[in-house]
Amino acid sequence: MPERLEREALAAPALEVAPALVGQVLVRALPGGRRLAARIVEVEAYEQDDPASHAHRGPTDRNRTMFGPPGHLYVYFTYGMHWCMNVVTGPAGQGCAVLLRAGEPLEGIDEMRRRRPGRPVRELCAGPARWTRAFGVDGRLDGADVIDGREIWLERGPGASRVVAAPRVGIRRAADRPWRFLDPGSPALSRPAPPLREPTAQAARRRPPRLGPDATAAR
DNA sequence: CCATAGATCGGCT
DNA sequence: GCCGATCTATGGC
Repeated sequence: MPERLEREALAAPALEVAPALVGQVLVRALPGGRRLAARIVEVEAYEQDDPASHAHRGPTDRNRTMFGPPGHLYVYFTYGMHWCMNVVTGPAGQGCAVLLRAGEPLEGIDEMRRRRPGRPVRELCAGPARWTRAFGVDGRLDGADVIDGREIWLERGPGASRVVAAPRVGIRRAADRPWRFLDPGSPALSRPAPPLREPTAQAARRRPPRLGPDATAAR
């Protein structure tokens, strides 16, 4: 029997919930009943006291859902054409959330591919806006309950053999915070896995630390 | 493979 | 008016 996640698991800071969501499963029941599912392989944490977060300047009409109770979907529109989805975390009133950036398609692949003819399976949900498109998620699902809801919800998944941290993508403020979490073994990431943050002794020998700025970034 | 430009519009300064 | 928690097409190597 598929087991849904519990709301308490999301009632913690986004920074804590984010790595735990990697390896869980997002399920979508389309209007008409078809079921889509993907294993979460890449997410980003956004805290309230976080210059990169929509919640940073307090509640507005757009970000209202972020300030509500945990376990709901915060969906926003950007770049004039894309939808992105987050899972709201933390206590009500807090304004923190986890952006769902990439997933590995598990069920309903034909239905996803119908929306993206000619795409390899690993690319169908590899990117926050690709994923909402594949799953038929838009602003109408803003605020949906991902614990007890019937349109989209979270189930216990197989987990991930590893979860690594990396800088978040596409932001300017607080760009140095390594608040993106991903399964480096997944073929469905939104971009290739970054270099390991803690290099092996062998790698350290090959590329010794330098004095002064190091241009190498984990991307 | 990589880099760059263009799309396209709501939210906020 | 500016600019995004992005993606795709295109053109170069």
